[in-house]
Amino acid sequence: MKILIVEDEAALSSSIASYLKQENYICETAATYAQALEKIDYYDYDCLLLDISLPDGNGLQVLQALKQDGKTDGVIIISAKNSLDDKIAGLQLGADDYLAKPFHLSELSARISAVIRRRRFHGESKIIVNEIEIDTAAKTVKVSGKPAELTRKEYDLLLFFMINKNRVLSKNALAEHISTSNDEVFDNFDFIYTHIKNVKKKLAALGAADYLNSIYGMGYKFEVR
Amino acid sequence: MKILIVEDEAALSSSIASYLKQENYICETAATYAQALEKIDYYDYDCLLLDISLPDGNGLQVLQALKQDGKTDGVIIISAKNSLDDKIAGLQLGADDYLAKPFHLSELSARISAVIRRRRFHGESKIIVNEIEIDTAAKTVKVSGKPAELTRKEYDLLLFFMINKNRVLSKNALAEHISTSNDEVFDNFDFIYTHIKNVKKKLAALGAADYLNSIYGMGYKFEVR
DNA sequence: CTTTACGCATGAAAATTCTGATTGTAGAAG
DNA sequence: CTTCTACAATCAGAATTTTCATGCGTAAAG
Repeated sequence: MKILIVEDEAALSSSIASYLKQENYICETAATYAQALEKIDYYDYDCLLLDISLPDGNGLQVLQALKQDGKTDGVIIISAKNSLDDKIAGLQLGADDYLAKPFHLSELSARISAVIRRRRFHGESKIIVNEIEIDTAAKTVKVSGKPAELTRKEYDLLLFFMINKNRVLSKNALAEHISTSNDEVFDNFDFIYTHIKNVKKKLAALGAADYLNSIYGMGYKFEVR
Repeated sequence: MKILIVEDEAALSSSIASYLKQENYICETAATYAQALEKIDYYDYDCLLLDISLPDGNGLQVLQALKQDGKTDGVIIISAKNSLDDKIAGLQLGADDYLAKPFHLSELSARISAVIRRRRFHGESKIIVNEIEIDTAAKTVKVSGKPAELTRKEYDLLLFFMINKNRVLSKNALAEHISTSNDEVFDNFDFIYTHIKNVKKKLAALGAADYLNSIYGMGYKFEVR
């Protein structure tokens, strides 16, 4: 799961990022609204942490802009001032949640997890496709009831595939979704082949073959018949 | 379990702390309301002991502020004056309990235990998983009836695991739940390995092996099959 | 039909990251 | 003052992730 942190205080931003990274989230940061909007355009984040008062504008306006594009889903507002007005305004503009500074990182983490569960799993903590079952709370994968031992990247990959079943995902999109690097490096995404191979192998070993298929020149698809 | 003691009299504060520490609680203290609010913002304590009259303000106002954030759960008011008005006001503002000075520390301890039981264990005082049994009232751990001698941190760790059985808990979450200093939260969580190792060792010595497993790159899980 | 270019599959090895035992330190207990 | 205990930092080994080299499959052009 990928999170964009919009926050100008570098110290706070990086401590949030390092905490969330340990929680297995992939984080990117933006110090200005301009930067944030650019990144949002380029990528659909699973959750957006939005500081409401940055040097280059007002976060509520950003939220307003996002609302017009129907992109307010997954937004958690972070505000220095615990003002009820801001809270109401933010939630009216479609934000999912509101957190006043200072907050505890575990609190933030819990809110993020709730937002993502609501948004990506329709409130469920399990995602099931035929004989394959992912329990996002336990972070386990089962095939026909038998546990599959996936590594973190493999787990993330399979989860992403199952959320986007029957859709072609490009190699780049997959690699980006999995990659921990904050930088936009278009270096070498070949490692994705290895991970896909490993996921396929582990699924096949438990009798769930033929789910992951390559579409030549396009990418991959998790196919459910 | 983590308790915040808000009390300006250093002698009382420290004697409460040392008593509760013996009861296996992790204690932090605040001598002013300003300090208290700051700490509360950063951490969700299991119980909050709130002296109602400190030099820098009135505890009821603090309670009022907490109520707006929905954080009055787990509050026990401590008051010098055994005034019925204060008591009613406090309980109306969402405090869980009220204790007039002077009080016996054992009385306080009993109230704390009741508040936590209500709040964290849905009124139960024992947590039992197969042959492992934690009695949160006696603060003892038994494996197949035989007592296990755990240190404070080990006890807290195991309890946290058992409350969250079959869920992967990140090193962050574990360390935060156990550590006393909020300041070094982002530093180094490696010490958690030591505690986990010790818990595993002590459980294994009594025949309860294979409960605590590390999930590489994700965290730890207390697994019940 | 053959050639060619490019995407994909695979295995192995290098690089990186994570884990848990060892060791060190401070503070409490005796 | 010594011993013991809880806690914190370090470090080597283990597991994972990434890179790389190689060969195969596919699709389009000659």
